Amino acid sequence: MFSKACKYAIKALIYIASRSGDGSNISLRDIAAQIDSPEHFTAKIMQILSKQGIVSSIKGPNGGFYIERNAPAIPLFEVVRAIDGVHHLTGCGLGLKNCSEDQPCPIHREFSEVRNRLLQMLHQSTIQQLAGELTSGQTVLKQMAL
Amino acid sequence: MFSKACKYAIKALIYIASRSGDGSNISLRDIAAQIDSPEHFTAKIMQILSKQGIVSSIKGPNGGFYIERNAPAIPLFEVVRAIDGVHHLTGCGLGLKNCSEDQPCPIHREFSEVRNRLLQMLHQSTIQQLAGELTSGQTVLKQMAL
DNA sequence: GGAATAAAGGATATATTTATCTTTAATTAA
DNA sequence: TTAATTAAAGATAAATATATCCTTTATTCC
Ligand code: FES
Ligand code: FES
Repeated sequence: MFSKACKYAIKALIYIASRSGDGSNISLRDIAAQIDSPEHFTAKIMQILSKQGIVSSIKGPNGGFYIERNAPAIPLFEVVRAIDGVHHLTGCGLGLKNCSEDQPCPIHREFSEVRNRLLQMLHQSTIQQLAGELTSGQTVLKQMAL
Repeated sequence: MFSKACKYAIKALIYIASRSGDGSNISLRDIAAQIDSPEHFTAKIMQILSKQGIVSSIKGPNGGFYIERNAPAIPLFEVVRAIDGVHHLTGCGLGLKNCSEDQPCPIHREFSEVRNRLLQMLHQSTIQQLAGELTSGQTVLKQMAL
């Protein structure tokens, strides 16, 4: 559904949002440890998110990543778009050049219904809201051994 | 959503179902031409589908692939499972080892709702039904230039 | 200014997916 | 029986995604 890079991006942002806002910066090492991701690969992803203005960063000691507490809400859609692009969210499920009602592929009707649900969900859910649920302990970013 | 291999598989099967049943066999070359896919790569996919018993094949002149007209309906789910496996249809959207209500990831609630829709759609839609809509001209397997 | 810290950037390596090419086996028809 | 046809199988190549390593730049603290 989402690439690994995109999964890391979503988890990283939720973690950052849950921890920042009080002026503290979250280091890459901390992020990678908390979301259980390869540190250097995560760095690449953070660079993309940073360039796109989705997250802010500061270099040097006590530096790291942060999201302003009063920053506008970040819909999941923005994150997926930044990392995976929109084609797989809007394109034809069977790979036709254009998804259209005009020349629909065999699964167009059924698929587009599901896809619209997904898009709706990605637009409605925000990093900040999900971060809140993480903070309150309702959700987790990694699982302890069974 | 689906791998290219899986998209080719679905299109190939729908095409075969729409053309076979009268005892005729559909050649690989014909399939690749009709669904606009690389022939040799498509061959690999057909081999998997054949081994899994999802499609039948005959070698030699006039040989090719076919689906019995009175064969049991093939849900899309079977095809996706054969090619892409089930993990991406049942696993956690953020990549946690287990998707569970017990230790849910931040998007579990929202994601699992969408995922269930997708699963429902994959179980309900069958190759044969979609082949019928293709035959009646309601849908297409490739698009003509704009 | 110098040492330490942490992100940014570039280069490389590994794994996986997608695609192509060649050979083999089965079947048909002449 | 021979030639032609077609799927099966194996080997290789190309493209992409994932992961790691090394260097550079900005910042802080002493
Ligand atoms: S044309 Fe394939 S999903 Fe719309
Ligand atoms: S735990 Fe992540 S989708 Fe269920």
